[in-house]
Amino acid sequence: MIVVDRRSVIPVQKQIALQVKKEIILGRLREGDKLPPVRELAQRLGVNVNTVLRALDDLVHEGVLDVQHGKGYFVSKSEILPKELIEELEGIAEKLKSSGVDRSLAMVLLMEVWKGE
Amino acid sequence: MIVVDRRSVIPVQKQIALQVKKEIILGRLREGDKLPPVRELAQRLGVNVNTVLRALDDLVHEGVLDVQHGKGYFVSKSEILPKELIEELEGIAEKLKSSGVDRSLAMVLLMEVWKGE
DNA sequence: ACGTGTGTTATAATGTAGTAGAACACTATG
DNA sequence: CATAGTGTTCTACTACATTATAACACACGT
Repeated sequence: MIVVDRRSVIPVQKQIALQVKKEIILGRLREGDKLPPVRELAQRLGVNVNTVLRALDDLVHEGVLDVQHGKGYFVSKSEILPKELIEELEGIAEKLKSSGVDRSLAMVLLMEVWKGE
Repeated sequence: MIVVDRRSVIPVQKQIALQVKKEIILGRLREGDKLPPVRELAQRLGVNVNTVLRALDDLVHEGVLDVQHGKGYFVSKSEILPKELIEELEGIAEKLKSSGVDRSLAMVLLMEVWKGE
């Protein structure tokens, strides 16, 4: 499920791109799957077509999606994340919340711990 | 250590605010500690004074910092996160990286798993 | 050949983060 | 009272994400 948060500091364009990647890595979108038409996506998300377009173009450049003029956007490759990892992440999210850490602070902590790349 | 990433989609202003909170929650900045002068911070981070100012003002409104005109900004409250939680987070960060997940995708996964709030 | 569904491109307008520079105001010290 | 160190406010400017709107181009079934 793709949703954009208008209050977020993260540009809508980037949110869309990341969420599509997320759907793929979670196995909800699989190799060869066709994405909804850009106009439909735009309407569903309440954004302009151009915004959707730029988001998807980024993913094409990354090699995540394939685009065929007149046909649509397709998932070009998909690597699914192990379920255990997701569950582990859920566990730590709960613990962080219990410690009074909010969403954005949790992200900064994750960045802090990321190191490299 | 506070650093701003100019390439990030997250506004510098927000980055600074979040990083100060991070330093506090990690126990590197403690209750009553004085922050460096805004001009010094601005220079160190390579940003404008106004940007630092707006970041710190946000934290004052949140009750994280205290400001005294002519004196400086001070940490008003500090709750330190348990070390085990940080280590756990480091562990999962490693696993995600091994699975080919990059920083921003990791953040989206964390959001996906966050739910509520 | 046409129509419908799709992606593509272009341009102008708006809103907001960030910069730059300057002036102002409070605090402490001698 | 003077000075240095601090935070505060204001205005103008720039860069960029997003919107709005329209026209264009390709694919496919009839």
